Amino acid sequence: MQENYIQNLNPEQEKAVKHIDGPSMVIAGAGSGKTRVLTYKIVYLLQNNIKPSSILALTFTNKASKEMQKRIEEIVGFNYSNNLWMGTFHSVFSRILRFEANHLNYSSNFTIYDTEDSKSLIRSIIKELNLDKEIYKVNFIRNRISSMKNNFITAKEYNNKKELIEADKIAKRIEFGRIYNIYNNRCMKADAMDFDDLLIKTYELLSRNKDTLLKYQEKFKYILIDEYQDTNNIQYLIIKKIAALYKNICVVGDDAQSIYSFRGANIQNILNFKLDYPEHKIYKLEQNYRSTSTIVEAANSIIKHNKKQIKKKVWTNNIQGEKIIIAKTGSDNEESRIVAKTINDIQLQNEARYEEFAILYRTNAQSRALEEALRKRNIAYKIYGGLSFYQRKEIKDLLSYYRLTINQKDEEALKRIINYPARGIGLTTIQKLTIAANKMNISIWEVINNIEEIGLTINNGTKNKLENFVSLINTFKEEIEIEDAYTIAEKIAKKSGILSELYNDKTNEGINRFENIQELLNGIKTFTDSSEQNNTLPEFMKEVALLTNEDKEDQKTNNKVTLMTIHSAKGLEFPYVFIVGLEENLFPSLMSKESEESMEEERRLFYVAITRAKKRVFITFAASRFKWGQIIDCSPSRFIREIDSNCLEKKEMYSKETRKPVYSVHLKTRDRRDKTKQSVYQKKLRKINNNTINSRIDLTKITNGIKVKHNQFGTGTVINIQGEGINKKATVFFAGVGQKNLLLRFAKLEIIEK
DNA sequence: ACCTCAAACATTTTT
DNA sequence: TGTTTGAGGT
Repeated sequence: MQENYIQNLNPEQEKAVKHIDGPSMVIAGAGSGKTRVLTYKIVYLLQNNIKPSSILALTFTNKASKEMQKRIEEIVGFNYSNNLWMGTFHSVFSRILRFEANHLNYSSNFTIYDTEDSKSLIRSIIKELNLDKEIYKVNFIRNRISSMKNNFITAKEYNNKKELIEADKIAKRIEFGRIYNIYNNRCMKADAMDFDDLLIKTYELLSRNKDTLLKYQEKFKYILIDEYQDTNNIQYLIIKKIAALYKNICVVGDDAQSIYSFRGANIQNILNFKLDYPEHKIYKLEQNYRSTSTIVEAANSIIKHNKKQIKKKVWTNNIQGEKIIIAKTGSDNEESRIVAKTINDIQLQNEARYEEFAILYRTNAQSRALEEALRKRNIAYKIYGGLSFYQRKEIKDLLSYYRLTINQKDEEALKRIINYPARGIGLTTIQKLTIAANKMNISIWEVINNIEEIGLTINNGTKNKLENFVSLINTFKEEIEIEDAYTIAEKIAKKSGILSELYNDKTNEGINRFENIQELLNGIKTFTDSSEQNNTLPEFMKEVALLTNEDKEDQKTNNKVTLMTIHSAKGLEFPYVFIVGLEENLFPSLMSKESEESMEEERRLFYVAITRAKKRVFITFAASRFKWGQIIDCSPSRFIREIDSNCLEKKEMYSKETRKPVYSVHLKTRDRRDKTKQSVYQKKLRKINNNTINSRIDLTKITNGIKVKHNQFGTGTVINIQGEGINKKATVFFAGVGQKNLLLRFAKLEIIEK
């Protein structure tokens, strides 16, 4: 074990590291060595003879936890680092839930439904109930269920909350409560949990079983939490419970980098921390070691525009560096070409490697033009986010075979593969099976196994096909606990017919899919070889649902330009950073204009983007941009004006090429669409561009206590008014949504009663 | 039961 | 623009 690592710390960092007894909070500005403090703190604990297994360290992404584990391992060795309880909230809690499954009416091999599975289940429920899918939109229903769960409103409680039912009534979604209830029952029946369940069920487990709670309170004597500003309400409550005994809890975060409120993250948790642990100590890390002083100053000048923030002054001793370049370009394609050219130039002049560059954008859809421009210049790049490897169709298909073999109740897996590859079991048959399963409250698998007893009318041919399918899965089942993961995984890939189905598809996509399957099998092989005792397929599958693209490191060549959303860039750093698409309605996003709060979150997002850079920042915006096959005129983002002009150098960059006219094959349909119904987006856009005053209602009529209706949040009560004239703002409490600050000139509020 | 094509849909961010 | 879904034909 190395002893001298503490020398690498400044006095404040050292104090934070050595504070191990009692609660502490580290407010860490961007680039101030936050990860270093966390890492060394864990090392320090281990050196003070704390057992690794009694340290719980929670991170925001798997990647962050892996990185930290690696750094700790380098200092203390694998035997110590391996026994730490380190990971994301979801992965650590799923471990606990599997261990304690018997307390919850779940088996320890329960399935984790990802977002796709949840949506597919909701889609079936809506269909079974014969509801109008225009009113009951799958995405909306899933989001609403998720937000209910994150606010601790069970399906039962929903039925007691008049405001919620009222809100759904107004939106003509009277059956929401029923869908919510059925959804929960179906998950339970399938021995499956969705992402939110992993948190909720953990909380339930700890609330209902005193012994279990005590066990984990005793176990986790030391708790550390990274990115605390992005924890949500349930996560906060679970941690509060576990930490209640020893109160050795250390949270690390930066309120200026809170960018996940759409997922329920709550900055309030930072304030609550002070109230919950009055004996706490706060350490502020304000020296930035990452960026040039120009970048630090620019970042400070932006975040200054936010009203809500904890006071701190980030500063640096680093050199001034070069100014931030802001480039105005003609179109999105031109923007991409200029970014690619600039990367090329810098790479040649400064002998920089491609891996030193990152291109950051607000939405995933922006990557397409950039990819094209990079490809044209033969610049190697890797792209994060978008469709995850594990979400690809062929991967999910094969994984569904594994899932069903492990858990026959897994309805979504069964539906996915019962007729893939095609074996002549059609929709009609599946419908009959589903109806019977719902009626008798058993799984589809059980129905198939008891067709005779149930008395279903299915012809003998189909019956035969069903029997073959069942015995196929049963043969896999016999071996899955005995064989190692790779052996059985490969066997299933072959015998299910997936491998040959894809092998025979000689189209480009087919070849690609075949290769992806090979890659998955290779991954399983690595898993099998690296873990000698617990190397069964069920063990492998426990991790898979929580993995994302970022966890699948591409080992081939690492010298590539990185493309990602700003959200996924959190916690990373690059010498050269390009931030593209700085246009009103894109960044800040159109959706964020309804309230001051979401506008401030967009601004924090911009702050995060700039502070990723070590040496240089390039910002670009375009005068026009392709969106849904149409060209949209854009104006520069307000954030550009907010940067201190001393840090900036402005450029206009037009290449000679103008946009080629686009001739559409589907001219007819587009014509009609343009004339008849304008897209919602267009309408919104026009509204914001044209009017500065909300014309629908008289703003003076909105006062304290008045009831209003909002088309997204439902009904709510005005609890506070600020400002005057066109800057008048209202704080409104919406049932089931919470408090929102709305700028009245934008928010389309209707007055319901006085 | 399966295949094909045109219409409809979608764009905020993700464990 | 690119992807998904559903109707209608075989």
